[in-house]
Amino acid sequence: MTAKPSRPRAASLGFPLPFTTVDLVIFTVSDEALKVLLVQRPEDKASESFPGWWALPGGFVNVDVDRDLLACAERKLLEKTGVRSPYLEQLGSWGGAARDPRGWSATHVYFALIPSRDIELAKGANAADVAWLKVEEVLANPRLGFDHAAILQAAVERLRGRVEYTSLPAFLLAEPFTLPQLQRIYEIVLNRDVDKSGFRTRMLAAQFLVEEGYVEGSSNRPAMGYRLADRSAPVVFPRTFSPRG
Amino acid sequence: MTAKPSRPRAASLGFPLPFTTVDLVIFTVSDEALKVLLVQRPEDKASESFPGWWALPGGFVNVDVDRDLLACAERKLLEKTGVRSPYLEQLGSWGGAARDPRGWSATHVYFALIPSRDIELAKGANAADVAWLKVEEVLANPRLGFDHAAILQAAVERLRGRVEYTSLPAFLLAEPFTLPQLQRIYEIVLNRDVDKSGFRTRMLAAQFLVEEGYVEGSSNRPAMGYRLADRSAPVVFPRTFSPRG
DNA sequence: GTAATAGTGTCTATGAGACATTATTAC
DNA sequence: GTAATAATGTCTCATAGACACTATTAC
Repeated sequence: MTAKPSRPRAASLGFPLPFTTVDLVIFTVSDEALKVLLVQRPEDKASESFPGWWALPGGFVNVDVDRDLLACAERKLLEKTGVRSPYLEQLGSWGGAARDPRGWSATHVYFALIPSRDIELAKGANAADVAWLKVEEVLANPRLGFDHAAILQAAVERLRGRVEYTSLPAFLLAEPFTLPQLQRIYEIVLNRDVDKSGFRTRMLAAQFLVEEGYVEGSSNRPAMGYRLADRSAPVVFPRTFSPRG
Repeated sequence: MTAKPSRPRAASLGFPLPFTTVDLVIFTVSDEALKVLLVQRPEDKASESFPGWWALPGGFVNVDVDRDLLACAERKLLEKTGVRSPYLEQLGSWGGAARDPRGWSATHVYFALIPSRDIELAKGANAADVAWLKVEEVLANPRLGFDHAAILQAAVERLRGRVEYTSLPAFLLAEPFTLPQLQRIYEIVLNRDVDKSGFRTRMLAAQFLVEEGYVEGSSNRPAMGYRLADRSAPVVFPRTFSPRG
């Protein structure tokens, strides 16, 4: 046995096993901005990698606890946010010799969308070392540990790309929500104005909204409230949004 | 040290490390059909899992050889097909306690498109235990090892989905190719006829083809040959193809 | 000439984008 | 009444889809 205790060789394979982790990119919209949940890694421990740096929430797969990768992601999501079942999909995986100073590792990355109201409701469960940071600011100066800057970049591209032609942003709103609220979410994520008439036509034609009765706003004319007909997956529109069609 | 030799505990973590593998879904079009490369697992060895079953090509990540996951995928692709640089993208990852009888494992799956001519050119490099099977037939009776039936299903859905609104099928043709050839690939993958005039307008408007001079066909009028302006990624069309727009 | 395949032209219906207008609330 | 927001109506223009037509080869 020539390997270090932390990096044992698998005798039947003849080479060491990589570390296996799961990381999460958790988005929400609040204060008119797209935000992502980051955790600050312990400052003092010299044994930890990237001490004091910000990083995506995540960690090692525990084969004694986690039935599969999705269950592991759900466990870590619950630990950090207190939220049980938001929209969650796999983003991809990143693995290699250089991304973690502890050795060859591969991470399976999941992508979550949470309404900001759900975060507030579960506030007690929030860990102390976490913070919601504006995506725009993090990307402008991405001092993240590991390869998490690249992962966040990929997640934002995926989100922005999907927003152009799917109902994905609806998972960022608590139900019931109104069409003007949904339009605002689209505008925040896309960082561009959207025409109201076309937006409404498009959303209603896609048949994924169910009327829930009028919602009393803070003032002015009340708007129709909607909920999603299917919370398991977004709807794909036949065309992309963009102008210059 | 309580673990079996093949499943060592990582002392610093307190639980065993999962196995890490890379698998490939390699598509081509030949004989007017979409085909996938499968390997037959060894019959005789009792130690192997799923002996005699068909499975996707792949295997353990070797941290002494593979710089990262993509390099591992490229290595396995070269070993099985002799092809060096086809279109290759990540499909996703699958991991859990139940998918492999040897224990908790996670596989990183890559998705490749290869022109059938490139396979023929590299024929000498093809391993003996591999076969190109029609996707339609495999899916109709999916007796594949591990969770590879589900993975293949996901890969086909990804391919069919992308074909509706990207130039992805162009990676299934050797250059130079003609527009009628490309249209035929679309029709085979989509399993539906496509209008010639609309197809040509769409492809040429997307600006991803470069004229390479007329190609002498076996007979009749010669067609313009094209190559891709950018072999690194497909082009996204602003609309999906036909259906009841 | 015919057959076969490559490539173009024309018509129509759809619907997105732009923007004007009406509707319903609070005050 | 005014202000503010919600919702609808109207017009135009681009283009996808359908299908007819022309072009260039082999024979």
